[in-house]
Amino acid sequence: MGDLEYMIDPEPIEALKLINHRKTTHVLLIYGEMVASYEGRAKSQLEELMPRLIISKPDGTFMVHESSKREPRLWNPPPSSLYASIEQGILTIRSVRANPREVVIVEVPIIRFISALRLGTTVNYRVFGREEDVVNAIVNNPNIIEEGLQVVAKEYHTLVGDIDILARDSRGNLVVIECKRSQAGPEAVHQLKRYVEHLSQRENGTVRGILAAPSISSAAYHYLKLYSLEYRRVEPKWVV
Amino acid sequence: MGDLEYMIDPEPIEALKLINHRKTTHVLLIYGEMVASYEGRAKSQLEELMPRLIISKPDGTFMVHESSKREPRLWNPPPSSLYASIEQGILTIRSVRANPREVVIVEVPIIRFISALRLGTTVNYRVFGREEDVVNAIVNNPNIIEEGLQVVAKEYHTLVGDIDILARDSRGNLVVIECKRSQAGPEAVHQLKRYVEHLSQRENGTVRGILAAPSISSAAYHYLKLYSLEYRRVEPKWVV
DNA sequence: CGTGCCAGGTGCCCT
DNA sequence: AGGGCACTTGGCACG
Repeated sequence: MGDLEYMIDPEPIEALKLINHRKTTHVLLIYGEMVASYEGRAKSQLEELMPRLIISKPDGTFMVHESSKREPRLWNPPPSSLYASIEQGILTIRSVRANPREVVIVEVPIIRFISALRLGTTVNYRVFGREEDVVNAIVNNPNIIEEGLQVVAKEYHTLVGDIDILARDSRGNLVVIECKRSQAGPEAVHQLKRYVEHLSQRENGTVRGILAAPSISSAAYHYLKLYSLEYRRVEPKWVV
Repeated sequence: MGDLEYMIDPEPIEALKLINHRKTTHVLLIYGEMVASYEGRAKSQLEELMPRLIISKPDGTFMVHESSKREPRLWNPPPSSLYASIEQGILTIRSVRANPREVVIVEVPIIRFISALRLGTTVNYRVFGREEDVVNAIVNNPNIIEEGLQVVAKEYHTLVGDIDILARDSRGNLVVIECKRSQAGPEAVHQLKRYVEHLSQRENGTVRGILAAPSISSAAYHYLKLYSLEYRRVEPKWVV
């Protein structure tokens, strides 16, 4: 099983061979001292030579990690292409993304370790507790929000955006429900306000707006009251 | 220099020792067949045993990577704490985040490879071409936007949000400029509209709104025209 | 520490 | 392909 190849302190030419042989099938790990640069949507440079970790995936994912943070310091998202070469005796790796054009170049004068691994991919992966789950729970049981609520539509498309849930209350008023899986901020309230204003133009009678979220920030609550909108606490966990 | 330790097909107990010895100082790589679960803000599970790659950083970053995508399949952001143990002979790793409480548990019945690395951290890291750079470029040379424009304020704070740049045109009209470093979407237009409406309440005379971005989506442009706002193309590259 | 908001956001699904 | 939008968004600067 060629699912784990590695070299310690390899010669650049040996590392190069491994990279070119495995880059489209394996995940490559390269540990060594390196400098790097990025240019594309923005631009930055890692001029200081220091130990870093390169991770390259067969789908074109390319990352340069440092000792902290979840985010790579430099990267190219998939799909990107990997080109390795030896220039003046130094292993040089180029990751090129086509659209938008973005290039990451890494020079690795000191290669401490290189490895090629085979990783799997989980199929049918599912995260529970997303916004969609909250929406579905409310559609299945509108009483979570309010007694006597009748759902009219889900993902109702309007000119100013998509309304999560459109409903009518027991008195026949149109109700716009905007769902958030985590704390609602000002943007959520403004979103809701847009929907309500839009529907009010062609609806005779009150259009209510309800923000359904596990919590709401103080500023968001301020706007909410200002615009005469409503808030209902909905825990995504209740849904799962 | 203890900057690279590794073991191939280690016994669980040996892997455990390395983890506990190095988890607060080194980046740990663990390659093997594993199952995993996550519960916290949301919830998910990797029930199928397959080869994956664990990356743990000394700041508490914890990631489980699969063969594709830039994003880890499961993770805990820093700061989180790592606890390793052997349960029924199986290496078991727990990453616990305190606030919000989130737990990732990984069981690794087959450990193919484990390594402890020392990585560096770039100081004074700087990305060029951020929104702030665009704002500064306009402040330094308002003619980019329009002849005769006079900047009144940068980051002008209002009740409905922060205005990137407040200015007056050659005819004395107040001008709100909203900057984006990449393509502007509908939200940017609605943001701008809010600012203009807000300022119009206490300003006698026209308040203009200008969206400054490298491009604008079709829907956003539609709203822009609808609200009588303006668009100026500004390339972040011109700035760098 | 909460809150707000940008990001080289990334990823997903829709047209 | 391009747009619109959620995300366990992450990360940072600011009150």
